[in-house]
Amino acid sequence: MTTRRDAVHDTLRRSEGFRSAQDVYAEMRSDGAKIGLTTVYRALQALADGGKVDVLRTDDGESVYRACASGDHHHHLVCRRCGRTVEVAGPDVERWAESVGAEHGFTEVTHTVEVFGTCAACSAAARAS
Amino acid sequence: MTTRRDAVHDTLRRSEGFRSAQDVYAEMRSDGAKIGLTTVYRALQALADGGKVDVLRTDDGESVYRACASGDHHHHLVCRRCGRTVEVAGPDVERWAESVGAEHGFTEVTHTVEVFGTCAACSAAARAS
DNA sequence: GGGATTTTGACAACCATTTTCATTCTGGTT
DNA sequence: AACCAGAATGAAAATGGTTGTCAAAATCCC
Repeated sequence: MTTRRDAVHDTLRRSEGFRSAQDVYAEMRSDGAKIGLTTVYRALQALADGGKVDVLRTDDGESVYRACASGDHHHHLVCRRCGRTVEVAGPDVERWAESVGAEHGFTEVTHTVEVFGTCAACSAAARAS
Repeated sequence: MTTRRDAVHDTLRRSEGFRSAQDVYAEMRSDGAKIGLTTVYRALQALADGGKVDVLRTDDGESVYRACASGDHHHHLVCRRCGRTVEVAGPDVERWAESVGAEHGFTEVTHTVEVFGTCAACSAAARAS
């Protein structure tokens, strides 16, 4: 039954940026939800497999998840300070990856592209300090 | 004392693709080298910090390293079967990332781009089987 | 040589993630 | 309402890559 899974999905939807499984778990617990860590992991994995959420790895190896607006292929522009995320499309990049692969005889070409930066609000805050 | 570090660097240079710390350690040991796992990790980290080797994360969260030919900024086309890696440049991608960031008010924009595929040799082998 | 400093590595600690497995739901059936 | 098979749940234990600890060994400096 998908009650738990939906709860996880909802929690994710309420977040601005990418959240780790442990984050989601902690937040749900502090909201009074009765759920186990294992279930959160399982739900997140199922959602990711079904393409309902996007996954990426932080520099320290943690998996972080995000409920994205579009189910289409897209990439992310992530603020490295506050985690705020903008979904971006890059048709040029798709084409580039495909042609680079073909050029070297590679087939079944896929790619990962993520862009990081400091968002306007955060760089303003940094200047102020 | 860069003896150990150099040994690690050399081992890496002998490899075609990306290797994990544990891989490097195992290979050095089987070559008769007297080195500890801790030291391999430290050497790899130092080399990565110094820009001497490139790092990326596999899907299962392992860090993998590679001694790259150029110290310049570049990306990788990696065979998902045999790990063979081709270094590729993508001026268009650099520009795209930069402009996408600027468009949304982000500063200090960086990006990660990796392309995966099945190389000619591996797809031939797959067809043969 | 002798002491200060750095490097090394065996081992223990960490910590996110998985696995295990017994218990609790769920829905369907009689 | 009782029953049951199969899926879902979660507490606790296992896993495994990576990092910390700390004493021994190598190296440097005077």
